[in-house]
Amino acid sequence: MKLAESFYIRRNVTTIARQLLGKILTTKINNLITGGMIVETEAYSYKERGCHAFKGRTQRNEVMFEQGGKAYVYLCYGVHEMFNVVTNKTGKADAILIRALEPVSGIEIMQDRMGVNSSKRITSGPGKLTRALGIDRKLNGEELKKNIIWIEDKGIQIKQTAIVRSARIGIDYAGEDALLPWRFTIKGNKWISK
DNA sequence: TACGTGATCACG
DNA sequence: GTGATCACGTAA
Repeated sequence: MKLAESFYIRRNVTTIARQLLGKILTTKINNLITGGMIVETEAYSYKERGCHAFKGRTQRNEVMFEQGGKAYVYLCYGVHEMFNVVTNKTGKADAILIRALEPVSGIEIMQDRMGVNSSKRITSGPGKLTRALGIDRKLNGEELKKNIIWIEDKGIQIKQTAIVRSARIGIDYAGEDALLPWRFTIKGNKWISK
């Protein structure tokens, strides 16, 4: 069952980031279905320096200021498309970066998109999973309740004791906010990014 | 450890 | 307009 709109709003972004672990992210692009279980997330809030929305609204981060339940997709280092889930109410620009998936659906399609013959590590990183699932900036602002990109709850429960908190990756520019333990992973899962 | 890659943003 | 920077991935 797709996550309800209420899942994405009126709750702490860190709570939502934790609860996204074990949920299934799926895309239907060019009529091809691909998807995987979320095993690594990072929370970002407009209140802290790690977040694209910290300094206010810009052309790139505009969708972050909209109501939760949409995709925020941007290009990183000129090469990698990055997929985030927008959360919180209109004007409260929170988002969660999806950093790694465990492949579930359309594994051959994902291998083709990655140009490899094995499923090994095809979705273990934020730039890789978007490529495997066919996600790019055309999906920026897309509503997750529609049938192009969505997140489902298939009843998989991740115990609190199986969740690891750590500092977020690659945001040294955020100063002391880079130390916030806002990265969530499923303990021992082999699909976590390196 | 180094660097490709091109959009973005803060300057003026 | 311009230049530094960047929520990565791969090669070495």
